[in-house]
Amino acid sequence: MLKRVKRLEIALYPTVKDVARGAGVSVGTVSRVLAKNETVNPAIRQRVEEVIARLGYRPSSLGRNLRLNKSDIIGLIIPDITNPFFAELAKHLETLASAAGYSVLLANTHEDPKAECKQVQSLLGRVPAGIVIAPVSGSLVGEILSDSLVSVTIDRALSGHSLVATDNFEGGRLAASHLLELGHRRIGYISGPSTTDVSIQRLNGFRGPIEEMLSTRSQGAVELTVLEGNFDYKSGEAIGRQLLQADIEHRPTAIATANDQQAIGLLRASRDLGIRVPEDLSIVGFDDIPLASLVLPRLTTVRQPIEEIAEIAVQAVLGRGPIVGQIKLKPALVERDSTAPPPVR
Amino acid sequence: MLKRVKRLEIALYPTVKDVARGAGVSVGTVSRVLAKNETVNPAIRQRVEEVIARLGYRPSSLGRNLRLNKSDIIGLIIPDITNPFFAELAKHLETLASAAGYSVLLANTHEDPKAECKQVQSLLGRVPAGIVIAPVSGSLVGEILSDSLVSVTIDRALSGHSLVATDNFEGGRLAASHLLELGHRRIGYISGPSTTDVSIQRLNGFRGPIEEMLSTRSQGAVELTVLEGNFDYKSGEAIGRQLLQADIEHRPTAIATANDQQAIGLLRASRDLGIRVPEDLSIVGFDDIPLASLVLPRLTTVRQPIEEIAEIAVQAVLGRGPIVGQIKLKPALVERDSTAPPPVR
DNA sequence: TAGACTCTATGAAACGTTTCATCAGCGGCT
DNA sequence: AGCCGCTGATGAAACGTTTCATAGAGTCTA
Repeated sequence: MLKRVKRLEIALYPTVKDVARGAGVSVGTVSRVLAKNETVNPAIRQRVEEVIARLGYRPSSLGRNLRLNKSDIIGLIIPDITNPFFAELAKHLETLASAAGYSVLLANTHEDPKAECKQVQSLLGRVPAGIVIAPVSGSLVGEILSDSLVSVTIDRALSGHSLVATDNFEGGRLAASHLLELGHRRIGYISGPSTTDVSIQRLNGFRGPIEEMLSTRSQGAVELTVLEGNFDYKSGEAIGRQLLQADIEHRPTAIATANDQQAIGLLRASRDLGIRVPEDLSIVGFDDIPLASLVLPRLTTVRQPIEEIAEIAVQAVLGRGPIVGQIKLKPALVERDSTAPPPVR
Repeated sequence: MLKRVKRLEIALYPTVKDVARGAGVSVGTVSRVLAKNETVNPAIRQRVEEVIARLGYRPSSLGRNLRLNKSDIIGLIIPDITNPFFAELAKHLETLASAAGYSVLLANTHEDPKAECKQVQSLLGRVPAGIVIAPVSGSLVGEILSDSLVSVTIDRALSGHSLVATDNFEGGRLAASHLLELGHRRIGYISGPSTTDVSIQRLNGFRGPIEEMLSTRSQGAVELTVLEGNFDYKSGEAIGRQLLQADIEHRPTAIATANDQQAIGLLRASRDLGIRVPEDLSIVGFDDIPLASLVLPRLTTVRQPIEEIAEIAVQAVLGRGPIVGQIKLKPALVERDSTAPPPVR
């Protein structure tokens, strides 16, 4: 019988076994040295630490994760990292996770339910410490995720799941109130896809103050024109053009959008049409991405507390601060230069 | 002696052992069923597959990775995911990696060498299939990375490492040639931090055509003013102001920047100062981020082949297409609306 | 019919870690 | 001296997978 030959390889990485041998102790002891708070003889501790330094030993997550049956990975599943809102979120999430000793695995769904499903499946195979997901509309993962492990949805809801998000309804209200207070009465709204709850909530919120004004006072009519688009620059530009085509008597004096990218697209459309912002047209965005304060004019927008969302999401998946149901964070109106009273005529 | 009690837990996930028991075969057989191309009795294969479906078994990467001593993770270490260039890169990288069955781990260094070092250490503990890194200037990780595993640097070089990046020197040349051909002779340049090789290469490339013109022809002088900034909007705005403060006789008629964000900041500064682009001032950016074609005027810029960079990087770390030394990809000038001949006076 | 050969399933080992029951050594107390 | 209790190190088991040498059952050939 041939003894199976030990694979003769250059030691890729030293293992805990090598350290143990080098220090003349057992692997258990090395392990206890690594788990800082364990009781271990100072002399031995030092010897072990020396060997660790000498060999350049670095514990492998592979063995550790298998033993603990849990990895130190947090999965972040979002539609698209190039969307500044999600990029910002990813940055904060990663910073927080990293500080807590976890790493972030990034997956883009490109708004495709099937891709999302595949991504989630693959992620589950990694037994992640947690999953933070902004599910696509029509998501199929509710079932899969529900009975498995700590997951939290952000931004967009998934029925039966924990959610931490901005209070989009309130955000919509803020935008509308601001425009009404400035005196606008012919108002346009560029919404997101009506399949996403985010869009619907923002729009419904936006409608609120307008309807209230219509019903309680008699200050004359308020006109609201709503057109549906996508959450990107292009859509804002195209839909904006459509809204602004009407002659000056009927064209809105203010337009709110469902996110800042649309607003920036709209800004461009109005420039192309020779419509001045804010003199002829007021614009309110949503999100307050970094770019919002850099375009000209600087954009008035509804700020989402991205950092706070990231923070709560991390806390939630890491088990401190168990999240119950839905947490809705208060948005804030950031007044900049893109809104003003309507032109007098 | 007390027999150690088997931990009584609700089965979190079924394992290959459960499947084997359910199908009345050995775990080895189940494994072979999963490794599609193995030779296995069709009847048994079907039986096993049924059980897998029934139990909802999903193989665990944890065990797999440990056994293979290699994880299916690609580490992506970049300065800042909110930088549109890196976001774009991350998106493409993730898409490609995902298609090849790998996942992307995201880490931001925030341009801090120590943070970077920590991130790399932690990543190495995961035995990643590869590392794609855009090292910070003054990076400490060269040593650590060199003898370990498949890594490739992107965008910025690390001495002694493989690199895939845009030919920044050539990119600088393109920008300068374009401005000279349009007839500009008083030119400004907003560079990135002089500590990064990217900045230096772009600037050196930019200087090339100008010096050639100075030496070979006698078309009169060309003036070049260079100021150093950071790779962000704010810096472009601030440095831009500085460059544009001079009176109209001495102020540059064209300014090139080291990236698009600076260019967009510069755009804003010139608007604030009442300087029209491109009539009074031509601007050339670098990168061609999506936003470049959305600002007004649309930005003339040097396009980096981001997608190609991502593709080559993935190929390299996954072992197909071994990368040797440095790969420099050709940039391309994208002419849009922010450049024009200088104002006649 | 025996031997050779093919085909396919099995069982065990191994990956690197953590944990836990056990055990050795030792000092203090009666 | 004998016993107890404490401190701290040890060795083995376990996590879920893959791989590989081997075994066993057929099949074909001489």
